[in-house]
Amino acid sequence: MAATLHDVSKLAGVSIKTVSNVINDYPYIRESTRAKVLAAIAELGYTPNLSARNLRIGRSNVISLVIPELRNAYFAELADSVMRAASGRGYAVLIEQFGNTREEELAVVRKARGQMVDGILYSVLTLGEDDRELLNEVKMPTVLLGERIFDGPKDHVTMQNVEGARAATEALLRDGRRRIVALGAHPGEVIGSAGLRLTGYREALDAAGLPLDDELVIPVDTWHRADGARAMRAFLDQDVPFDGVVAFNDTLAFGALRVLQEAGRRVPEDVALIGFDDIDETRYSMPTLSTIDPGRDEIARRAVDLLLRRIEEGADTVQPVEVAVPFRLIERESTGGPPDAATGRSLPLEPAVTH
Amino acid sequence: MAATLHDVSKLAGVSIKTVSNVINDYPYIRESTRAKVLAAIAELGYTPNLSARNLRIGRSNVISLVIPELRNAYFAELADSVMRAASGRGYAVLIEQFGNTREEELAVVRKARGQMVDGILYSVLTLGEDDRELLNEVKMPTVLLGERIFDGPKDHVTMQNVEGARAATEALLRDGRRRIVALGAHPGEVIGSAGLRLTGYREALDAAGLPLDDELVIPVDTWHRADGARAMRAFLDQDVPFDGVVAFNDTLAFGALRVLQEAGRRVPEDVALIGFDDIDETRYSMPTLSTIDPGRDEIARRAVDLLLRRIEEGADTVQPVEVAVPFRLIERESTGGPPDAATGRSLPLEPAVTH
DNA sequence: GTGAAAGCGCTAACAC
DNA sequence: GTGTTAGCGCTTTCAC
Repeated sequence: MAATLHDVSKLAGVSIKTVSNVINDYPYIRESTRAKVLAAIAELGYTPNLSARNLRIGRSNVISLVIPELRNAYFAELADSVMRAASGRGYAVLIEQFGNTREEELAVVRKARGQMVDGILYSVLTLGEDDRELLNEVKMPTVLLGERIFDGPKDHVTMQNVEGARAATEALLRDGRRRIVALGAHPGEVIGSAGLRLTGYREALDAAGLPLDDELVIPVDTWHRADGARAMRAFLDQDVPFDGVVAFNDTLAFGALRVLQEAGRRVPEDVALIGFDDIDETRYSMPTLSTIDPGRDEIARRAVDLLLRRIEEGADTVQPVEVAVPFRLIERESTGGPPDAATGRSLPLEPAVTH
Repeated sequence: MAATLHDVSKLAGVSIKTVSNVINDYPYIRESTRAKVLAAIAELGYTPNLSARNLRIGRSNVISLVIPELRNAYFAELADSVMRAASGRGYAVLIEQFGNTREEELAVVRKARGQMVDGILYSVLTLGEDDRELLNEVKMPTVLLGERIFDGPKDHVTMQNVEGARAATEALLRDGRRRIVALGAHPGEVIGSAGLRLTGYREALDAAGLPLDDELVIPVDTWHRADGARAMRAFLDQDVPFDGVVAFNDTLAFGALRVLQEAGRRVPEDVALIGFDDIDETRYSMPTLSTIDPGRDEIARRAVDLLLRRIEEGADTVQPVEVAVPFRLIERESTGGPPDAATGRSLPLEPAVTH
């Protein structure tokens, strides 16, 4: 059995309170006492029981991050950013993935790890307006990441899906592309990432006076590499002419890129390609991938800030906040740009990590 | 303030024990009582305070996973696998990253999140034999992942670094390559991944009767894409002839691939390239990347099994176990193989996820 | 089947 | 500066 405060206090010949004081850096302790206590702690290999401490003080200094799946590079990089932001402020992060189904997502939100965490960062995937009730029931401090689908009861940090997708599409239009594929649609969806990005795509076409051609909107189930590859292969089989692709995330774009290259289409000469997310891989692919940087790092930082404010100030009084983080269009080789417009170098020598 | 068992029991008009019984699915409760309690729970929005429960029962059903960084696809995929294995058994996972420095690694191991987790899965990066003492001091159930560097006090699940790297090198030798670069060495290291993989490379050369040419061993700081690119560019500048590259992980390989292609070297015609890790990207790159599948998924499963056994059986009696998970050589286009030998298809349509 | 009460290890009033 | 003690919310004997 692990040593307790009590054991330490006995060994050191002081009271339990004194030991607690030493551990919690209470200032006014005689040096000799402190030394005795420290020695006893070392001898017993004592570590405080955090469950007990958490119970007592009512907090755990752990937040949870609820995401679809870590396997997806965007979420892995997001998780990394969140963890850095959180650990800088003394919080650990417990990650829960729910995969890509609505049922699992609902299940995770419903249980939401009880009180063992102080707050939740929740990256919404499929929930929509109809689920607002459910979110109301989550009493714990919660910050929503992802879509701006709730005018709702929670703080919300979002990327600019519509604007980003529009900028991506416009970049291709500017380059003279006229038959631009939208890769990654979720038919019928309006409010999720896929719906919003499709809206941005549509807006860009509208503004350019181009009609929306349904043949050019390619639906997929999920946003994995395999989906991008499969969908692009099926699309090529249909022999529909096209000269550009706006993929709704980078992973889809890479799946499609492989199939395009296999089929002998040159990127960007025959087909200009742009993704969304700015994952690390985009800077080193052949060609490097143009993309929308959604501001992942800032999203993480802002979200953690908001969440900790709710936690630490118990700020239930404050109105829910909505933050839309700015995006950046990054033009690289896949749309005829330089290898990496972000660094302006032939090929970036440092990973684009900014913390 | 959140509702407690007490509040629920008052509202339901039963004792605290009865409520507890309902929550914990204790069998013999009158249906009418159960219904009353459930109604009260719903009305109050009660959720059990896990800190209190954990304190009482002495466990949290949380394990921590200590890794260098999530940003690295190998670890993201490993974390994903670990989380699936753990959640199947009712455990959540708290991830701690320590980056790529020895100091941070030591710091994380030293604190090891106190008793708030029931056990630790620790992916060793730089610690070596000299740090055995430190690990001895970690009282909590711990399973080591990664290198087989301790004959030591902890269970250990490892990939076959030497054998895998040897198989990778032999694949190139079999293909007639004679000037094979080893990309990713850590000079002076014997016992970490880099050291072991270099040993495998050397063994393969030895067995083929080829001398080791120091010029062909390329050191890097870390194993990111940027390092692979930077190192390969510097190497090309030296004009040392070569016809194959064994990269010590896939990410390095992709960084190098980009630079090779930029320089007009054809892969695999001019240079055969093989990586290590079998991350998802390897199946969709152009060319698809040959690699060593280290058995990530099985590593995760075995490690979780071992850890939970230690936790649940309190099995300090059992001798520490060492498990070496089998690897697979996967030959794809970058060494002149088919697009994806794993599926045998032109391009895999499903992600290679097996759970 | 249900209730009363002890106690998990800690923090923080409060006394001295 | 240090000791005493109550109690955080839960589980779990042990009565009844």
